[in-house]
Amino acid sequence: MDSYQKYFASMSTQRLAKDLLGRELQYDSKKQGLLSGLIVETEAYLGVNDSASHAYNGRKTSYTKSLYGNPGDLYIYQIRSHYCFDVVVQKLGEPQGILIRALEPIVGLDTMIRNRQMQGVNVTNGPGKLMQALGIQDRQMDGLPMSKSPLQIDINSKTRIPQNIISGVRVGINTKGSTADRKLRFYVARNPFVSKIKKRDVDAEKHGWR
DNA sequence: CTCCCGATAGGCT
DNA sequence: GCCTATCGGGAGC
Repeated sequence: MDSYQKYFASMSTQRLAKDLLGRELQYDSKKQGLLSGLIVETEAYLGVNDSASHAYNGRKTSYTKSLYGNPGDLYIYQIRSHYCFDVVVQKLGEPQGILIRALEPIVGLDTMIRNRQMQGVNVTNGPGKLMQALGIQDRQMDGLPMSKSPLQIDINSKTRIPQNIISGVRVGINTKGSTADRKLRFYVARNPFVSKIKKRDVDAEKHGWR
């Protein structure tokens, strides 16, 4: 069992989703060099009993099978024409995951701007946007354990500590489901790179970090 | 700044 | 055909 498996099985999915805020997501692609950013927004998906989950009711197909892998595996999928990614969490057979929804760029901002053809917060303030910013536009890494993947999260240290964490209803899910109104979205309060937040909620000085 | 809507790819039944 | 955990532009405030 590698250190990612340990970490992503060490607490509940909700707690992990909060614990990832302020950690650094790094993508070491050979082509573009190192790209990285702070995780500022996540969502928890609670598996077979969660009507918003791709694994709802135990749904398991060749497309969603990575959700059933080991903690720390990558689940990369497409929605419309956009790619998104989850980290698989909890123990073997529990198809739960955490969607990484937004980043605050740290390393390689020029490359991300070029990949996105956009500037400012629009470079990484959404799950599809951050994947495009990183230059990931296929499912090649789907199912890879993070330990063997060029896409990794620094689980040994937190680069920044959120001043305050807001929880809310998840974005874009079927509102009729039984779990639709659960507050499983978590983000760094006042950070400008959080998706769909109002400008007046942004802290221009500290970006919501301690 | 907010709300609304059309475009878009791929897998499932 | 249907569904989906999105995005960006444009109208209207």
